[in-house]
Parts: sequence; structure tokens; C-alpha cells
Amino acid sequence: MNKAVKIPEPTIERLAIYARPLEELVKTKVEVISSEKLAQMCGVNPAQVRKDLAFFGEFGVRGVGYNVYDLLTAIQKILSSDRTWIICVVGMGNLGKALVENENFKKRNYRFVAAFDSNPQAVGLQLPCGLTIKSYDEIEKTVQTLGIEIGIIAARPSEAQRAANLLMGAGVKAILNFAPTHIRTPNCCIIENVDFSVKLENLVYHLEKL
Amino acid sequence: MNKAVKIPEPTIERLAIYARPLEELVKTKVEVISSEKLAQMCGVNPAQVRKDLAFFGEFGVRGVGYNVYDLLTAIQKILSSDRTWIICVVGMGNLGKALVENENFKKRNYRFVAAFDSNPQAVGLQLPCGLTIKSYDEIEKTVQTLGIEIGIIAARPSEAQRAANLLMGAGVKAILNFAPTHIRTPNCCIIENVDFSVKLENLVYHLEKL
DNA sequence: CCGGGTATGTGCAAAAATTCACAACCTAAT
DNA sequence: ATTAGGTTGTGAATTTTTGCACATACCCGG
Repeated sequence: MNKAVKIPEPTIERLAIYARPLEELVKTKVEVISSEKLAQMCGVNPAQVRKDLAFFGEFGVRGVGYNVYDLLTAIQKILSSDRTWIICVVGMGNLGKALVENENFKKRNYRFVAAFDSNPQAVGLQLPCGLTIKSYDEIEKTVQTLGIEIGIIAARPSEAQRAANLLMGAGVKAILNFAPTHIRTPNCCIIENVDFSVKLENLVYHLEKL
Repeated sequence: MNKAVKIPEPTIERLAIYARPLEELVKTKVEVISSEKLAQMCGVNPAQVRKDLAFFGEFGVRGVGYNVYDLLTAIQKILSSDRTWIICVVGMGNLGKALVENENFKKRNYRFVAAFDSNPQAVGLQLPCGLTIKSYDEIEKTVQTLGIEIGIIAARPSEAQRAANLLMGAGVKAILNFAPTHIRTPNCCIIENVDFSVKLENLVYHLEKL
């Protein structure tokens, strides 16, 4: 389609969601799927699926549906998740440790090549995955020598901004922030927030309304 | 204001976000804040802040701003985060373990009272927080005797639906799902999804576009 | 080669969410 | 008491997102 049209943010998010069941379907050798079925598996509207895909081209066959493998490949290409990404974590508490070991990341070609912590006690410790925890002082050099493209912040909220500044100073252009705080960035850097407790508070709000 | 008006979902999410800096401001004894400043701290539009709050009443003073403590208290009351919630985790891999120890949960009155895992090897192990891992067979009884209100799923995607069914069968009405899969629920049960890799894929999409 | 059955792609309308812009109102100083 | 300065609360405009509904196109059997 026309590359000039602005792709809605929710569309990008859903594309990644569509990929999940498609991965399963490829494994189970299902060859074709309709927008109806795929939508059902993802909990969205079928028209939504078609419209989302339509932003990027025509992937289906009318009267038939979508070829599972081709569609998955197309989505991965759109999202650029068809290649390996070099990433690091800052903040090696329980969460940081869980993230470097995370199966879902490994499966999807994200490669952790460094781990940092501000606590001198933690620096030097070796993680089960083989990485050795480094201090914040080494962020700049490490990012540059290893070509780290994405930084994950799993530090305490009070340290998150500092961690982000160090990463950005070293040239990192994308940050996934798990700290429950807003991080200020120049707009050359993209940031995504993952805040568990916001989600939980969402839940309890609705729970109380039942 | 009028309780009959439907509150937008994004508004609820933002209320929780507004609470974060307010907690800090209370600690640092700042008494009053404007929508402008608060918005800045959260990375949103000032009018948005005012409109979000307006759904629930009038909390500010024109020409002055909002009393920090009163506003925080009001938000916590709206979200029902002003009381303790009894929760459990299903799936005690690295992520599950990180969640039960998580500082941000503890700070906000979420109390983990049980942990479950499907792996017989894991059952019986004691966690640092004192909980002993139980088997799936015990979900129903445990939920009922301990009055568990919310379930967190940190299991593998292939097990997520089973875990959810057991929780719902036992009477749990709210689930926070960390497994990268869509969980089917009757609409008496609320579900929130937290999917790291979706967020990461979002990042890489935008990164490639830079 | 044609026609029935079916699922896509898409124009358009509806709904939802965001942002603007300003009247209403408060405080404090003169 | 009046006015200047500043911030809220909100109606209206705008933008974004969703969903319907159907023309379009493809497959397959006869």
C-alpha cells in the first residue's frame, strides 16, 4: 500500500498479537486460516484483522483465507522481528534476572549481551546464562563495542531516569521500561512502558464494579 | 460525577499512572500541584488530566491546582487500591518468582498468599518469601479457603488456559495474564494481559522506521 | 466454461478518545 | 472592593479507531 499513510499504533500492537497463534498453527501444520478464526483466537473483530493487514498489502485470497506460513512471515517482516536484536538489561534484581532467562525472548531472536546493576555488591556476579553483571560506568563502552540496540530498564523507579540517560548517551534509541515511572526522552528515542501494577490497579477497579 | 456515564478504559489506566508521581510528591511534602505539572510528569496532555478526573468529581481549586494528598487519596479510592487484595501466582518459573518478591506489588497492598506450579519437581519447594509451591490440584481448595480474589498467570503459554480455567472454576473473577496467549473467559471474569514481547516488537518496528 | 459458495479488501458511518479554547472561579494584592 | 493573574472544569471541535456491509475476487464442482 501507500507507505505515506500513518499506521495506527494499535495496529502495530495487534500485528504482534496475531503472530502468536500463527506460530502455533505453523507448528501444527495448519495451512490456511480465515480472518474470522484468527480474530477469534486473538479476541478481536475479524474486520479489524483484515483492516490491519490491509495497511501493508494484500495477504489473503478471497473466498479462501490466509496462508498461515506466508502471513506469519509477512508479519515478521513488517515488524522487523525477522532478525536478531542485540539488547541489554539495566537493573539485575529478581525481574532483571527473570528477563535475561525468559524463554519468550529467546524464542524470538532477542539476544541479551550485557547486564548492568548500580549495586557494587552485584557487580561481578555471574548469571546462569553466562553474563557477568557490570557497573553503570561500563554502559557507554559496552553499548558501543557490542552494538547494543535496545535497552531494558528493570531498575528501581528512582534509578530509571539515570539508567535511561546512560543508555541514550551511549546511542541506544529504544528502551523498554519496567520501572513504574515516566522517563523523559528526546524524541529521537522510542520508549515503551510495561507497568504491572498499573494493570493490577485496572483489574481491581473493574473487580470492585462487578 | 454521574455514575451512569461510561468511564473510558484509558482513563482508568491513566489514573493509576497519575498516582505514581503523586506518591513521590506526598513524600517530598509538596502540597499542591497543577494539571500542567502533573501532566508533564506523566507525559500526557494537561486537559487530559483534568478531564480524566472530572469523570469522578471536582478535586481541584480553580486558580490554585490540586491538593496532592487529597488527590492521591481520591484516586486510590476510585481505583479501590486503598485496601489489601489477596492474590496468587500460577507458574513459578523465573518470572513467577520475581513477581512474588516484587517490591512494587508489596508497596501497593497486594498480598501473595499462594503459589502454584504444574511441575511436580517444583511442588513443595519453599520460596524466599515463605510460601510453599503447591500443585494445580490444590488451586480450587486454596482459592476458596484463603479467599483469593485475583490470579496471576506466569505459566507457559501452553498451560495458561488450563491455569485460567482452574482459577475461574474456583471463583476467581480477575486474572493478570503474563503468558503470550489469548485466554478465553466467560464475561463474568476480567482479564488483563501483559505481554513483554509484544512491547518489544513494537519497539523494533519503530526502531527500524527511524 | 460457468455459477454457487465463501472470505477478502474497503468505502463509509459510527463510536471513542483526545485536544482546544474559554468561561467560571479562586487568591492575593492594591 | 476591585482587579490582575492564574488554573480548573467543560462544551465543542478534531482526530483516531473501530465496525458494518457489501462489492470484489477466487476456488471448485459439474
